[in-house]
Amino acid sequence: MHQLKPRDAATLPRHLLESHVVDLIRRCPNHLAVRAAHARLLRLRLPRLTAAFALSKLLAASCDPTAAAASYARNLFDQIPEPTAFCYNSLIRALSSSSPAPAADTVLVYRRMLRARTPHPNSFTLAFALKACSVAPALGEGRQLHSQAFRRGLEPSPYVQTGLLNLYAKCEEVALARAVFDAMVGDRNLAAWSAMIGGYSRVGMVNEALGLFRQMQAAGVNPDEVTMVSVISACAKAGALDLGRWVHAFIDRKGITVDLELSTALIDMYAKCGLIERAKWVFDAMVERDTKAWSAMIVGLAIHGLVEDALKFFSRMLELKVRPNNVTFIGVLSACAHSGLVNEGRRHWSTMQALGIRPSMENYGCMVDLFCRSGLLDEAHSFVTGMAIPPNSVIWRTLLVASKNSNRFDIVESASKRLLELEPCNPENYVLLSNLYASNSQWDRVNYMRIKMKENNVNVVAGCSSIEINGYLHKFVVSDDSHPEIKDIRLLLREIADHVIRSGHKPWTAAVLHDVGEEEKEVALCEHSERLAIAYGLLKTKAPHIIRVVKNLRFCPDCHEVAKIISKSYNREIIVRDRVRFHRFVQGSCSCKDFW
DNA sequence: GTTTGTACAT
Repeated sequence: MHQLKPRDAATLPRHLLESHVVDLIRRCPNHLAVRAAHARLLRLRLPRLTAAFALSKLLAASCDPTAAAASYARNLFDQIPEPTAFCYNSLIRALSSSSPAPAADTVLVYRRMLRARTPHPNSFTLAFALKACSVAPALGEGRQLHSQAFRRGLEPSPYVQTGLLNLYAKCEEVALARAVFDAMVGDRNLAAWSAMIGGYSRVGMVNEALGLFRQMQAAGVNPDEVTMVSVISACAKAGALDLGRWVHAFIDRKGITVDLELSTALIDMYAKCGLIERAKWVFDAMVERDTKAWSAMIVGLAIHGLVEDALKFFSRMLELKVRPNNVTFIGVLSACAHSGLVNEGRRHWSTMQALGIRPSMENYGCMVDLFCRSGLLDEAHSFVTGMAIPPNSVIWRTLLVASKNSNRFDIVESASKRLLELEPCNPENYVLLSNLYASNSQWDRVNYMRIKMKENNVNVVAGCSSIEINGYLHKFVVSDDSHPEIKDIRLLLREIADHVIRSGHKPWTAAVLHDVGEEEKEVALCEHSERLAIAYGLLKTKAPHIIRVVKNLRFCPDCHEVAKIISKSYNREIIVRDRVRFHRFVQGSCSCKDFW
């Protein structure tokens, strides 16, 4: 096809002109190219109808994820005299990937379409608009669209259904997602299976995610690399190493492409399941590594307490000109915090500013943690009060816990006040403050907190630990009676208690909330979820099998001591992933060197 | 012109 001239625009028949336009726009790889094509089309002075056609094609080609692209798309749309459904759909699609508030903006366009009466929204409109609500994510707007889909009879479209499913999965509404998924019997496609598995994985319902993955295979649907990312990340969340290894072998066996995203998920999985060497191995095998891959690696090293490696990887990343972002610095700064490297942390904080990265709440959190763990309470406090954004509850809680541990009651006072202002109903705060009062034997205040909790109907997040035995995740909560083998576990706990006494360890009963007798406090400690899970591991496996436990909260200090004793008296290696990092117990000592 | 994916401070 020869280059189009303004002369052709006046002489060529419309269908030929249109095919020229299509050809020109098809070759646009990015937003700049779209603009260049637009400029060329303007110079051609196309006839009115062809010009409108060109605008709608440009609009469809314009979905670059930048704010500039969004306003460009709006501009194009406003120049189209009688926008077709295709035009509305293209605008919505462009906004969903590039607008700062995709859900709200999309709903506005959708309403505008309804007000215009014609054209009618179709399944494309709903699919694109739902996508915008999923990336936001915006449950309210999404539900409005769900009702629209129903009213307009567009619900049966597989694209609309997958869109709805994905919306609910992204909003962590697994029950709603599952309802859509269940209604899709017959036309569950790969995307639907993947979105549902991803939904379970996101909320940590690992057994459900893996169960659905098995069902998917039974249904004869072949998973792709996108599915596997969700399956692997479910294993990572749960710390389910054996399952993760099995899934990795499955990926190799099926010849599923291990691309950038899947490699990153594998690095994350091996790191979070305690095999940092294997994570490095996956990282080294990658042909291309982006910011997320580097960040996953650095964060992985950080949670293993391997600060030197983490910082080495970070320098290598900079040398290779891969741009770090906020998340990378979460890894770098938390590595410093977990090893007490205050000056190193300060240095990297400046590096971050020098690179023009505006600190996120999490980055501030890392610095506060860094100062707190090193006992620099005054520095932590002035850092918090000098933050460029208002500190959130996590920041105040970090400061509160640290100042409580260093008996800095001046800071305790102000931090707890701010914390309760920000989060009057968070159960975590009640527990924290109750513990604070309990450790000072202020039982009237403890009681007051307990009454407040009842009044506000606050339910405490229970400590929960899990251990994987034969491919199944066994979960324990504090004082859990529900496990079928609880009798044997209790017997073993008693035996452990004897070892603990013989080792000369005195239970740190201050960790127990209630104002009960010392003896009952000891019993309460013995029923902590991590201790139940470790005991169950001792019961069900033999040396040299490593006992691997994952806990949702931080390790109880007393249980940490007891784990050391168990590792020695039973000659077993125990690895516990708590909310913050890994603890590896060998022959009576822990890899965290008791620094936490 | 549709749909599914990864790193995140206590």
